[in-house]
Amino acid sequence: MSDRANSLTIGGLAKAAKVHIETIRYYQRRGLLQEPQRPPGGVRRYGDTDVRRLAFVKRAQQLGFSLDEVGDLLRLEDGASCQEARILAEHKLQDVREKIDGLVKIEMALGEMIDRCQEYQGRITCPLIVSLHEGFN
Amino acid sequence: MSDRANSLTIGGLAKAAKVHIETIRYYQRRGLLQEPQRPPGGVRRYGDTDVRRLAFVKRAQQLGFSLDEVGDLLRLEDGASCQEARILAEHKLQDVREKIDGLVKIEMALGEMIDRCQEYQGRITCPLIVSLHEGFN
DNA sequence: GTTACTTCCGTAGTGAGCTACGGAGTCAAG
DNA sequence: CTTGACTCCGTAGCTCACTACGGAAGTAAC
Repeated sequence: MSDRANSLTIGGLAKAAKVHIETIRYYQRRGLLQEPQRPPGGVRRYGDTDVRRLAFVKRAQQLGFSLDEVGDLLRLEDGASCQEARILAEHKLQDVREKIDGLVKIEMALGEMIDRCQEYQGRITCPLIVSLHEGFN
Repeated sequence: MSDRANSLTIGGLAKAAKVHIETIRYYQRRGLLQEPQRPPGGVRRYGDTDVRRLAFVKRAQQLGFSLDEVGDLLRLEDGASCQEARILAEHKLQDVREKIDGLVKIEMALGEMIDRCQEYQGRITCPLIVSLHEGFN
C-alpha cells in the first residue's frame, strides 16, 4: 500500500526491517537488495517491497542459508523454479539435522561431565577436566 | 612412554594429532600449546603430552568452547578448580540447548516447506518461497 | 537560514580460526 | 656431499557477515 509511496529513506527502511543501515548497504553491494534510482541531487527512497525483501533475507538466514544461498533463492523466486528451491531446502534440512545430532551428543557429554563434577566435588582431580582429556562417544 | 623420548618434529606431531602444522604454530602463538626449547642449531621436538594437549583442545572445541575458553580450561587444569570448570561447562550447556532449540524450529519449518513444495508441484508460485516470505513460529 | 541530523560513497577494520607464503636454516637418505 | 624434504619465523591473506570511518552533499525543524 504505502509501497507506491516509496516514502522511506535508508534509515527508515533500517528501522522498519530492524537491521542496521550498513547491513542494507552491504546487501546492496552483494546484490541481495536492489538500489532504487537516486533522483538528481536527492536521496534514495524505499518502500514495502524492500522491507519484505529484507525480511525474506533475514528469515532465510535464520533457516541456515548463507547469503550466497539467499541470493540463489532470490534468483529462483523470479524463475519460479520450485524444483530447484526444494533441492536447496532439502540439502539445508540435512545440514540442520546433522548439526542437531552433533549438538545433542555434546549436550549429553556436558551434562554427564557436570554431574560427575557435582559428585566428586572437593577432590583433587576435576572429573570435568578428566573427561575433556578422555574424549567422548 | 615415548613422551620422555620427545621424538616428534612439528610435522610428526601434526600427523599424530591430526591437525595442520600451521594450526600447531597458531595455538603456540595463542598460548594454548607451549613451545619446547629449541636446541641451538636444531629443531624443536614434541612428545605425547603435546599430542594429548592438542586432543584436549580439539575436544573442548567440539564441545563448543571457543579457543579463549579452552585457554581458561587449560589454566583451570593446573589450579584443580573444579568449581570454576563446572560453571564454565554449565554456561556452555545452556548455550548448546538454546542452539538445539533454534535448530529444531528450523528443522520443522524446512520440513513443512518441503512437504508443501511436494504437494503443489508444478504450480506457478513455489510454496517454499512463499513460506520464506511469511516467516515461521 | 542556520543548526543538526541523514545520506552517500568508498574503503578499511573486526573477530574467529585458521591457512598460505617466502626465504633461510636443518636433517636424513643414499 | 648432494638432494630433497622438513622446520623456522614473521607476516599476510582468507572466509563470513558485518561494522566503522570520514568527509561531502542533502534534508528537516525551528
